[in-house]
Formats: sequence, structure tokens, C-alpha cells
Amino acid sequence: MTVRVRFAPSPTGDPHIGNIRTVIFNWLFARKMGGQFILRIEDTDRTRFKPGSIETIMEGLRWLGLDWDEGPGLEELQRAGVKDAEKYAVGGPYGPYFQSERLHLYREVAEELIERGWAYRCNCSPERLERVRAMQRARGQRTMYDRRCRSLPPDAISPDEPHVIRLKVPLTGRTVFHDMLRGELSFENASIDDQILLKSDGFPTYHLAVVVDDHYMQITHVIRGDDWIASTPKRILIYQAMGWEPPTYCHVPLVNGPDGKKLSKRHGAISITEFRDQGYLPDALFNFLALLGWAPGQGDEQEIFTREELIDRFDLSRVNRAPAIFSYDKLDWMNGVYIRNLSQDDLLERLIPVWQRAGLVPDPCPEETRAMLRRIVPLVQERIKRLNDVVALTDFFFVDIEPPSAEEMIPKGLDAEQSAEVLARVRAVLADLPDFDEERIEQALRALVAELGLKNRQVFGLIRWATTGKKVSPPLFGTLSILGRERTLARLEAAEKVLRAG
RNA sequence: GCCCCCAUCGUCUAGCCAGGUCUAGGACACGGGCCUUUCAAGCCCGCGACACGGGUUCAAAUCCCGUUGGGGGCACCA
Repeated sequence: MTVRVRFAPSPTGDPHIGNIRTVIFNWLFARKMGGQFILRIEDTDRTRFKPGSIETIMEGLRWLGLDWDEGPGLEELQRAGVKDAEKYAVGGPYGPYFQSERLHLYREVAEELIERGWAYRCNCSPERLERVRAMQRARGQRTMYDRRCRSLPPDAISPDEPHVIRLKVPLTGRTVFHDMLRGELSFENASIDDQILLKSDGFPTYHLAVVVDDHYMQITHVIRGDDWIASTPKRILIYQAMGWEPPTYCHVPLVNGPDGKKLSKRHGAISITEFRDQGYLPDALFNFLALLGWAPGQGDEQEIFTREELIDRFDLSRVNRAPAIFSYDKLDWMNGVYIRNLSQDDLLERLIPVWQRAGLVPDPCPEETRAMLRRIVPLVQERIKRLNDVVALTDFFFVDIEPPSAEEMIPKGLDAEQSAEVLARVRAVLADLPDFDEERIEQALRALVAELGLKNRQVFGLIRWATTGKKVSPPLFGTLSILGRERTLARLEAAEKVLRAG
């Protein structure tokens, strides 16, 4: 039997990076095993639905290269009001892939469970349920439905009146299941709640829907966060009641923030969209996430893997059982490695939109601007960890700068007057250059430093301040050349004035 | 509160399943140095862990039990 796994997000917002890590494990496993990776939309909670999130989820998956073999088709997506539906339409033989389009299946199974004596109707009001829970909490007990409707005669609640359908969990015994990473997991039935399967609005809860869909879609492996462990017995019970074969379970740990708590907004970026917008490369993020909680082992000390290598070496059973902490530092390092490995042309194409978003470069980018940008790329390539870093590093190329203060500019060992003199000499030398290319600039300035009997750092630091307005910049000579003779001389002159005024 | 899961450097991990080759290896971060016009990048060096306590064994990071610590779950959410 071919391996079939799925990612089943609910459209409630941007995909969380911790979930994406789990998706990567699913995808890697499917690719490794030559199986199918299926996308299913679990839109059964109409109150939490966020418009646009389906697009965001699919766009995020595409961006990361997580292609799905089966998923919503064109018409389904259009019915759901998804923009650019044709872009994401995949389809498949087990549709529909929106749970909201499969409601009749859940209802049928729920009724079947009643007939089999494994479920019952319940018309307790939400208010009563809340009262019961409050009482239980006050007594320090586990909060559970008190099963008031469980022993009602079969026809006590009409199918036509508002009600829910609950699972009739055995009062004794244990429910056990096998997990790929943790072995045999066992739960006391007495501690399992009579879970609602079908809500009063006719929509299923997760527990019913996921079982029905995984069964009919012939999912073979359920790889998901370990926050689902405790509720798995409820679903096992449904499989048993229906006489269905449960899939193989693999509960992978969650991803926490640097403080060990659940990864959240205050730790930094958490949604895939944010990582993309901050200038992380999809391949780098993929590489990093794949290695978060998993390693190839066998003494392998490699850190940078191509997608193919990852697929080749991936072994689901080697996933770490302990939760991992998301290290922004290591991601930054890895992203830097990927940026440095890019070709200059590739990096240029990725950087242009960044400059444009920052308002430094017009959109579309004029050819002459592009020519200048192409020259900037090699200067910044090994200095940025995220694409967005380029903005702070290169803004002085695009906008006028305020001349720095005299205090900032004056190098160690010189005073304001001497500094101004140095700048005057620099200006004269640069003005006389036959060509304003990097090599000539470097040659001329080094000669000048020698002539003045000063240190490189004194003179070059001064020029850097004067021409870039920063203490830190890309390499000086290339920077001046790109800046151009006219602007370089003007900025030097402006700085000189500041020094003389002091 | 009850139930469940987990436990090697600050972090991600290798080693654990098939105990000795582990004075525990690598990577990120951190500290120092080299290179150097700044910052990076690169190279070199350093700091740094088997949570604790009992067993089992000739021998335990590796097997067992307990403690502690961390995480998760207990909805007409997924």
C-alpha cells in the first residue's frame, strides 16, 4: 500500500511555523516513501474562519516548495471564494477536500454510530454544560460531560430538534494505540469524555471529521503535533465502533520559543508569511526546520542539505521525542549561508523587491538603476543574513544623507582642522582621477594615506563617515565608485564644512 | 486538580534501540586571536552537557525504578 499523508489546516489565520515544521515532516515522509501528500481544509468551525487564510496557507506551502499531490479542485476553491483559484487547484480522486463540502458523510457516520450503540443524542444547553464544568472545577475534578443524556430512551430526543451527537465512551477498560515514536500509549476509558461528534449546527467536530476523512481518503500515516496525543483515544474508539482500521500514528513534538514556552508573537516571527517578508530564503527555512527535532544521525555532521539530500536521508522514526526550541540565531546563520551561496544574478532579483518595498527603488526598476544595483550585490552578499538587511546597509546609495557630526567623524589622533585638511586632499585626489573605478580609487587613496603618514583606518574611516553617513558600510572603494564621483565629492565637501564650522 | 508525554553543552543535535572504542563528537551562539579601511565572511583557539538518586552489570550517557524539572491535554476549537 502506498503511503498517504495529509496536512489538514483550518483556515483560521497565517500558518504557524511550528505547524509548518510538522508539515515538512509529512511532506518529507511522503516524498521519501514515494507516496502522496494531501491537502485538506478543515473548515468546520464557522466562527473562527478568517477570510483569505486559505490563500495564505496555500501560498505559504508553495513558497516553501511543499507541493501537494491532492487537494481542493478548481470548483471547490471557487465555491470557497478563494482568489486565484486556478493557481492552487489540484483536485484528486478522494474529494471534496473541504470538510464543509463533506457534511453528509459526517452525518451518516454519526447516525451509524447511534445505531451501533456507540453514540447518543444530547440536548443539554451550553449553559448547563458550563455550570457542570464550573462545579467540577470547584471540586478540583477533571471537567467532563456528566453524561446526563446518555441513558435517555432512544426516542427521547427527536432528530428534528436541536441537539448534538456524542460518543458513548466505554465506562471501563483502557484504550490503547501505537505511536511510531513513543510505542504503546494507553488511556483509561473512564477518563475520556463523551466527546461531541456532531455539533448542533450540523457540522462535525474535529474528532469525527478527521476520522471519517482520513478513512475515506485512505490516509495511512497521521503525522501531527503531540498536543493531539491525549485526545487520540476518542478517535480510536470511533475507528473501533465503525470497524475501520486506524492509520499509523506519529506524534511529533511541538516547537517552543527561546524561553521554553509555546512559540508566540513576542518571540519574533511565527507565521510563514512573516518569515518570507523578513527576507528568509525558502530553502534556508526548509533546511532549518527539517533539522529542528530531526537529524540524519550516523555521525553525520553536515548542516546544509539540499532538498534532495533531505528527502534521501529523512527517517520519520528518528524524529526527536522532546520538544525543540526555535533558534532565531541559527536560522539567521543558515539563511546567511544560503544567501552567500546564491549567484549574484539570483540575489539581485531577490533584492530588487526588497529595495522597492523600502521605497528606495522605483517599481518597475529602470535599467540604469538595475545596473547600479548589480554592482552593489557583491558588496553586500556576505554581509546580510536576511534579505531585508540590505536596506539599512545600502540606503545611503539611494537617498541624500545628513552630514555626520564632527564628533563622529574625527578619527583618533586628529583634530577637526586636520580632518578637514585630509578631506580636502582626498577630494583633490579623487577629482583628478581619470576614471572613477574601484581599483584607481583604492590605488590613489592608499598612496595618499602613505604620503600623509596616517593610518588606513584613520583616513578610510573618515571618508566612510563623510560619504555614507555611517560608521559601518560596505567596502569603501567599491562603495565610492558606485556612489559616483559627483556625489562622492559633494558629500566630502559637505563633511569638510561641518568640520571647519566646528 | 486529573491524565499523558519528554529529559546530552545556553540552543539544535550525534552517541542510547544491539552497555565497554565517550577524558561525550558536530553546528549555532558566546569569548579570544589571525586577516583587515569599518562591518561581515573566512581560518585558528577557547568556554560549555550526560537533571538528581537508587538499582542491574566486571562495566551505564546508554537498561530498570523513583524524584525533580519541562511540555501537552482536559470546549458545540482545531
